[in-house]
Formats: sequence, structure tokens, C-alpha cells
Amino acid sequence: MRNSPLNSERRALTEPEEAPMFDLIELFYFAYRDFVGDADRLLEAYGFGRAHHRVLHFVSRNPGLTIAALLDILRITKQSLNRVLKELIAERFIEARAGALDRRHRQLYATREGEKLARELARVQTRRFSSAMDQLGPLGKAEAASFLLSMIDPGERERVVELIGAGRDRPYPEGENLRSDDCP
Amino acid sequence: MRNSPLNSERRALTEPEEAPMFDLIELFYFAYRDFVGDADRLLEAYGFGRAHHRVLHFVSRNPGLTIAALLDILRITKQSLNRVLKELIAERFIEARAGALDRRHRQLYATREGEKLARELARVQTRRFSSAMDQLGPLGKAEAASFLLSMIDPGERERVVELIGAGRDRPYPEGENLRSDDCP
DNA sequence: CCGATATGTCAATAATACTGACCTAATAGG
DNA sequence: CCTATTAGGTCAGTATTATTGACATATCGG
Repeated sequence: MRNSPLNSERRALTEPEEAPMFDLIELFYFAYRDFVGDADRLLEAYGFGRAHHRVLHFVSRNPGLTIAALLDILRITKQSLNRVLKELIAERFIEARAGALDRRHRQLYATREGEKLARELARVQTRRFSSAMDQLGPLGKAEAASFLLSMIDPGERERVVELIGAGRDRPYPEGENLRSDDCP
Repeated sequence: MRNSPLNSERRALTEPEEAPMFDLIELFYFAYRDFVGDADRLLEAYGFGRAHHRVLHFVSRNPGLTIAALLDILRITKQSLNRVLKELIAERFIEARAGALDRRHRQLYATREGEKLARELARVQTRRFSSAMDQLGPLGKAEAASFLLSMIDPGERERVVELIGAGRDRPYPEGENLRSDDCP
């Protein structure tokens, strides 16, 4: 009953109000804070902030990403993006090239150095997930993933799944011989 | 094997590197963004931001909270806190009174209006959790909570659990006769 | 060539946060 | 009672991330 598919609909008609989930609200806040804190500490050494991290992450995961696609993922204005992107390009963590088919597009690629930082950032955040999984059941990761997906706006889920899937078919690069195939 | 308690320790000695959990990293980012987006839309009508939300939330959940305790929860400077707190007090969402035992302390209480807004904010965020739970198994909520708790810094978990527990023994107030017992 | 598209840039502003310095009020302890 | 400490408030300056609005440039499509 508590988890029947019609739960929320029926409640809206018959029950006065659902009990607020204060515990989850606070846990989500503290969990996210500590999660991003890992990356923050790393970024500080480079003079970068969270905005740089997000740009570097999605470019690294989706080589050849255009500005428009990145704006669509991050949902910020081009002025906001340009500030951090300019810095990432100036310090050679990201490269921009004219689009192959349409030269108006700028296609973004992480450089070797950018790939290295992105990997380091992903590593500390993965460590936190990994040690969390160690404390959960064997299905912990799958359940965490479906919980998080369910927390995303229904209309956005498909897009997010596609974005994650698009990065997935690029295998995680090993060693230092990175991205040579992606940077012709 | 994938979730054995010794997993990370053994890996550190034998395996070269753990595969980054890009999926969870991205899901956590998008989930948190949509989660706080619910509140953001509500707060906009009041001219408040996320900082106001956090202050109002923790004061509402922990009536009589002092400035120092609030600073410890939010981990911001008193200057940052004071900006939003001053506005919340000026617009009568929060009240501050001299401490009963030590008049140097200021004890914070949500007003009737503040309690109402806090409840409204918790409601939209609870709705998101609730509809997420509807898509998970019957143990969804408990598992989500333990996942999120595991994502918090180990040294912080006890404190967070205590904070949540402290709010828990105040039952969720019904109707409009709020906080009369907390505001002598 | 012309209109639409993709991107870059300049300027002003807002929200949230920080450091550092200095102030008042009240308590605690000798 | 006097002094040091504590709790809190405030002023000034700065950084990061974001916004809106306006304008410029380069490229593509027809």
C-alpha cells in the first residue's frame, strides 16, 4: 500500500497530507555536500571551481561536444559557460576545434592534461560511491542508480539515460595513451 | 566479491584502478539539481534563495537553535549566515530571542508564517521522494536513506543522525495551531 | 546575397560565499 | 568587582557562479 502505483493519486483525494520526509531531505543535502566536497578540494589546487569541473567532466565524457549541447546539459547561459570554458582552454585542459561538417560549431575535447584531471576527479567521487556500496547490499549500486534516476524530472530521465549511455560506449582509457583516436 | 567488506582494501593492493562510476556521478548531479529546483521555484516568489531555505529548514526543525549551532550545521561564516538570517527575521519568517539561561545566545524560532513556508518547501521535496519511492521496491525509502547516509563522511554520520533524530521527536504539526508550545 | 544559426563578447547585476577587522553585550572566574 | 572569554553583529573588500540584454562575427542554407 505504501508503494502502490496509485499511492500518490489516491492520497491526493482521500488523505489530508503526506508526512514530510525530513530525514531524506536532510540526508540528501549532507550527502551531496560531502560528495562535491571531494572534488572541490582537488580543484582548489588548480584554481578551478565546480563550474570548471562540470564542463571538464561532460567534455571528457562526450568528446566532440558542441557549445550548444553543453549549454543544454548544464542549463546555464553561454556567458556563464564561456567564462569557465575560456579558462579551461587557456590553461590547456580543453581544446576547441571547428566542426568537421559545420564550421560554425566548436567541438570540444579534453586534452591529455584535461583527461587526467577529469579522471582524478571521477576517481575521488567513485571512491565515495564505492565505499558506500560496500556498506549496502550486493544490489546496492543498481538500487542507488534507480533511486537517483527516479529523483530526476520524469521528462528529463530519457535524456539523462541517453547522455550516460553515450559516454558508456567509450571504454575507460587506461594508461597515458589517451584520446588519440578522438583527436584526429 | 564486488561488495565484500574488504573490497576497497584488497583492490588498493592488487588491482590497478577501480572503474569510475560515471553513471552514478552524473545521476547524482542531475537528481540533486532537480531536487533543489522544486524549492527554488517556490522561494522565488518570496525573494528568497537556497541559503534562506537551508536556514529556515533547520530552524523550523530545531526550534531554539542558537547561531553557533546553526553555523556548525551549515558550515558557513557568521557573515554569510547573518545576511540571510537578517532578511528572514526582517520579513518575520524567523524570530530570535535571548537565551533563557545565557542571554548572550540567540535562540531561533520559525514564526507561524515561517513554519508555513518551511512546510510548503518540505512538501514539494517530499513529493519528489514519494514519487521516486513509488517506482522502487517496498524497501525503497529505507534503502535510499542508508545509501545517502553512506555517502556522508564517516565522521559526520553520527552528527547527522543525531540532528535528524532531534527533529524527529517533534511530531509534524497539523493545521494552523503551530508552535504555540515552542514560543512561550 | 540574405536570413538564420552558432558562437563570442561587453556591461551591469545578483546571490552566495569568503577573509579580516572591529564592536557590543553578557557570562565566568579569580 | 574587574577582567578575560564567549556569543553574536557589523563593516569593508573580494571571489565564484550565475543572470539579462545588447551587439559582433563567422558560417551555412537556399
